[in-house]
Amino acid sequence: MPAHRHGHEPLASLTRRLRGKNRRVTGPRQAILDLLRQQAHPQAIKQIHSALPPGECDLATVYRSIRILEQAGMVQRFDFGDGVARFELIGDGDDAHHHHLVCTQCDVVVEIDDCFPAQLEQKIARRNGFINLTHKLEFFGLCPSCQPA
Amino acid sequence: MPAHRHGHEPLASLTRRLRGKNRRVTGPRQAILDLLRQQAHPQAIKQIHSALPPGECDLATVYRSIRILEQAGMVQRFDFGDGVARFELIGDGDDAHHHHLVCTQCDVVVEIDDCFPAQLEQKIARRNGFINLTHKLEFFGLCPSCQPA
DNA sequence: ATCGCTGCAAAAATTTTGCAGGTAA
DNA sequence: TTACCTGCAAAATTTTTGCAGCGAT
Repeated sequence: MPAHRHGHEPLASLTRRLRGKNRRVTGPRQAILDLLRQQAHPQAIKQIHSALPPGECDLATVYRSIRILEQAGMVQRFDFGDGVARFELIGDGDDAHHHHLVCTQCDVVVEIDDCFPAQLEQKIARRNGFINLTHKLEFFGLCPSCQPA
Repeated sequence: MPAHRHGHEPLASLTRRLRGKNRRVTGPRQAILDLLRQQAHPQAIKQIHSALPPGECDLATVYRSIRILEQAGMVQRFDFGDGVARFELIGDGDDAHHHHLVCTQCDVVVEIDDCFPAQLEQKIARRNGFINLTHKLEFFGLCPSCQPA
């Protein structure tokens, strides 16, 4: 199983990590973590907020909490090019770096384990005099269900 | 010279293309096209607007024009992961598809000609039953000027 | 008992839309 | 002439911030 299939880290472990970062474990934060824990794919802020029980967590708190979690390295931001940021939990010890394949029609998301070839990335770095290269990479296409017969 | 170095297509050629798409050539549109023509790298809406002579073009018109140009296939949208969409002119007959290398400190941008290996992309498509794959790919790192001595 | 966190509300920032007049073709 | 386009202003979104009270530690 790929390292980023994080869905089974217990909530208790997540809150422990948060506490370890000198952050308080509160109701809204547990709710957000538990929600992300059960989602296989990146979630938008509004998705997170509306998936939570009404009154469980203010929208502003979702914004603030996601930022905290991102700074704590527990959540990763993804961009599918539609202007809406989406967030995914990073499992403890996971290699956070991975990519997605998104259906342009139905928006279904598949996690991808392939990555941009490291040696080619190195070559790009060297050629341009850059160091510490990383990249963002997302794939788009038509999923099986959306393909014309 | 890479196909996407579009900076030298004359304004007249651009307006001709626009007219060919059944769109009118107006003052604001010429101003935007001429600006993008002189920019080597993707520009944000606000950048475009504030770079134009005051009163030359309303902000709402920039939004509307960029959308028109995007629909006409004359402009390409890029996402550097900071939530701000940026737009770059597509030269006539250019292969629009390319990527960037962005300095995480000073935001300098370098255009990259390397691409994700086609055969690996094909493999990802096949493995997941997807067709018509494309991708978005941007690199980030520390440029020569921003590297510690 | 702290001091961080939350809800609520207001503000700020971003993007879209309605409309009446102007203009490219 | 006829649509398309524009500026202006208002509205709709999205995100951030101030503040007083609450609560995790």
